[in-house]
Amino acid sequence: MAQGLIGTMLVRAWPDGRRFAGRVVETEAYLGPRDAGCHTFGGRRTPRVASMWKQAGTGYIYFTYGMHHMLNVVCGPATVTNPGGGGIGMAVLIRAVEPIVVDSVLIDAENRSKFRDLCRGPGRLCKHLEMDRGLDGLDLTVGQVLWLGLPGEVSRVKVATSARVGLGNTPSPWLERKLRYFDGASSWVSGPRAMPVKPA
DNA sequence: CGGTCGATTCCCT
DNA sequence: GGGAATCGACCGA
Repeated sequence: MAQGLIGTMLVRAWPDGRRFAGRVVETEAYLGPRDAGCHTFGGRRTPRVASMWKQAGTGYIYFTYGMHHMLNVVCGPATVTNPGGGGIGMAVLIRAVEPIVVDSVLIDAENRSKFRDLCRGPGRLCKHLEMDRGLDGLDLTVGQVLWLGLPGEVSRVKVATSARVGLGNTPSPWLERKLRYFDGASSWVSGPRAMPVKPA
């Protein structure tokens, strides 16, 4: 799922008519109650993480470091008894987006570099798209305020993997798993420049 | 360029 | 009371 989100379009629309659209280039998977790096670790169901237990396609936005918000897409496999999927405390963090439409203006590839840092990193992404806890729990399949659109040229994307970024120092096999996914050819990904790159 | 460090507030223990 | 799925400023090379 985290891998599948690479290349999809993230769209934000404001009441005044302004729009942003960008291509998702970096994600991280958080696999649920058994994942030591996940907010639902141990089956936790506090008010803050309530959205993580909703159906697949729900947005989970939380606040951290006293100043930053982060955007996640709730996911989880669909089953016969759970057709829509989700409900198991699993989500994908969106870490970086390549800006395509900024302030309702289509950005040419040649001018794209001016916006290099706009959505590079989960904190900056939320800051520039003005996403906070007020948008937590939104259905991201509804094209109204914030939503995911169709993928761009996904077939061209070579997805690379690495360990997740910014988790604590506590040694755990979970924290070393290669659950970060990014477009290996993109110059829009976040994190330390020299994050290990491995083919997916 | 890479490393270090302070900012700042919410949430759970 | 302590830590947090980060960022940007600042430093030295």
